[in-house]
Amino acid sequence: MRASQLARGEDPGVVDAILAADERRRSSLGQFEALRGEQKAVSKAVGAAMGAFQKAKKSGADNVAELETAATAARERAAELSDRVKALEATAGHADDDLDTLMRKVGNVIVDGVPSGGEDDYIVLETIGTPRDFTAEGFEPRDHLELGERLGAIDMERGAKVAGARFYFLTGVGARLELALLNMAVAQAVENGFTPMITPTVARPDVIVGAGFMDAHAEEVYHLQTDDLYLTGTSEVALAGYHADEIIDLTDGPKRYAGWSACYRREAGSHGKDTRGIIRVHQFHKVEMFVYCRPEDAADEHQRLLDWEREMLAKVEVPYRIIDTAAGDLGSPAARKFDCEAWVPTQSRYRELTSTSNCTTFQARRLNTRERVPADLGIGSGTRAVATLNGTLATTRWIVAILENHQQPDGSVLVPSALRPFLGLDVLTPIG
RNA sequence: GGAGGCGUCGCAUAGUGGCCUAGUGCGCCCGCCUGCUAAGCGGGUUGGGGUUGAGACCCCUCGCGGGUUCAAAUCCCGCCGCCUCCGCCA
Repeated sequence: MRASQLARGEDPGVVDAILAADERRRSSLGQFEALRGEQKAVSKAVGAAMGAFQKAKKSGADNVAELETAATAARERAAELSDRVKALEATAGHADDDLDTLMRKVGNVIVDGVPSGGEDDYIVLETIGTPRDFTAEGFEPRDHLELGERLGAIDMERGAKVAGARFYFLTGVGARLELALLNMAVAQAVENGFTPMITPTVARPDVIVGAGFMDAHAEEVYHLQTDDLYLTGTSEVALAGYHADEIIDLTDGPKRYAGWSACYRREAGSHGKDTRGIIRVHQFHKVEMFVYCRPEDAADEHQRLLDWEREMLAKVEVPYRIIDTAAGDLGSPAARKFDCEAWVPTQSRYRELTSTSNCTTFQARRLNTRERVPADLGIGSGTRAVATLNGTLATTRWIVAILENHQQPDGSVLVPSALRPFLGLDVLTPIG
C-alpha cells in the first residue's frame, strides 16, 4: 500500500494513520460491546422485576411493596449504566468515522507492473497501423471540423447558441454516423455476450462517491442542486451502482454489461484546450463495457476488454497505439488502465479513443457489491467484494478519427466497410 | 403538486413499550424413519463487526438515519422505496 501511494505520487504516511485509527476503533468498540452486554442483562432484569410486580399488584399478593422496591432499584442501576453506554457508543462511532475518512483518501492499490510517475510517464505497449502520408498523396488534410461542416455533419456555432461553448449539433449524416457507430458497438457487445443497457444519466451522491468519481473527478461532475443529483460522465457510474448492496452470483462467470448513455463533463480547468470541434465537449454519447468478476479473474478480464476495444478499432480502420497509463494518471478507482489512442493527422499526434480500467475491488467495496466466497478457493466462507472493470467501445469522439483518417482530396470521406451496413452509405459527400 | 396506506428472516405472515433469545407456515440444506413416490420426525437456514490456538462466545442488524425511554420491530421526527386516489403536463 505504501509503495502504491508512492508510485501515484501521493502521501504514504496516510497508511500509518489508518493503522492507528483502526487500533483506536477496535479498542473503543470492545469497551462499548462489553458494557452494552451488561446493560442488556440488567435491563432484562428490570423487565422481569416489573412483570412480577405488576402481576402481584393485580392478584393482590402480600409482597407487592417488596417487589416494587426491587423493581425500582433495578431500574436505577439500569439508568446509571445507560449513560456510560451512550458515551462509549459515541466514542466508538467517532473512531469508526475517522477510519472511514482516512480510508477514502487512499486510491486503489495499483497492480504490479504499472509504470510510476505522472501523465507523461506512460509506456507504449503496441502501435497498430500506419498513419497516411498526405504529403505523398499530394494534399493537405482538413481537420474534422472543417470536414464535418462541409459534410453538413457538425454545427458548433448553433450548439454554442443553444447551450454554450463546447456544445454542438450533429446534423444529417453526422447524426447518422454517430448512431451507426454506437449501434455497431452495441452489436459487437451483444455478439460477445454482453447484456446491453440504457442507463440513467443522473445518480445519487452515494453512487457517484462509491464509483470513485468524487475524488479526483469532483470538479468534472455536474450537480443538480435542487434535487441533489449528479449528471454522470459515463454509464460506468450507473452500472457500478446497478448491483450496489447486492450479493451477486458469479459461479457461471463474469456479469458483462454494455451501457449506452449520454455523458456529461464540465471540463473545468481545461479552458483553451481542444476548443476546436468535438474532441473535448460537455456532452457526448458512449457505449461502455462494464464487468463484474472475481478478483482472481480481473487481470485476464482486463486483457479481454482491451481485445474487444481492439476489435472495434479494427472495424473503423484507424491507426492507433496502446499505452499503459502511469500510476499518477490512473484516477483513484483504477489499479491499472490501458488507453487506445488514435492518430489524428491534423494534430500529428495520438488522441485517446478508448480507456479500460481494472478497478479490482475498489468500487465494489464502496458500493457493497459482494459474492459468496467460493468453497474451492480454500479461504474460508462468508462474502467478499467482487472486482469491477470498464472499457470504452465507442464514443462521439471517434467521429474525429474516422473523418480525418478517411478523408479524400475533394473533402469526401470513405466509410470503413464494417460501418457501411450500419450507416447505409459508402461515402460521405460534401453538400452545397 | 395534494391526500392516504404500506415497508418484519429467501417468500408469506404474527407481533402496537419489558415472558421477543422476533413466533408460525412455505421453500431450501443436513440427518433419521419408511423396500417406490408421498408423508412423518429432529436439527439448521439474513448480513456486518469484535474476542479467540481451536471449538466457541459476544455486540449490532425488523427499509435507512436521528430522537424519546432504564428498555423500541412497537412511540416521535427526517429520508428512501412501493401502492391507491386527485390535480397538472410533454
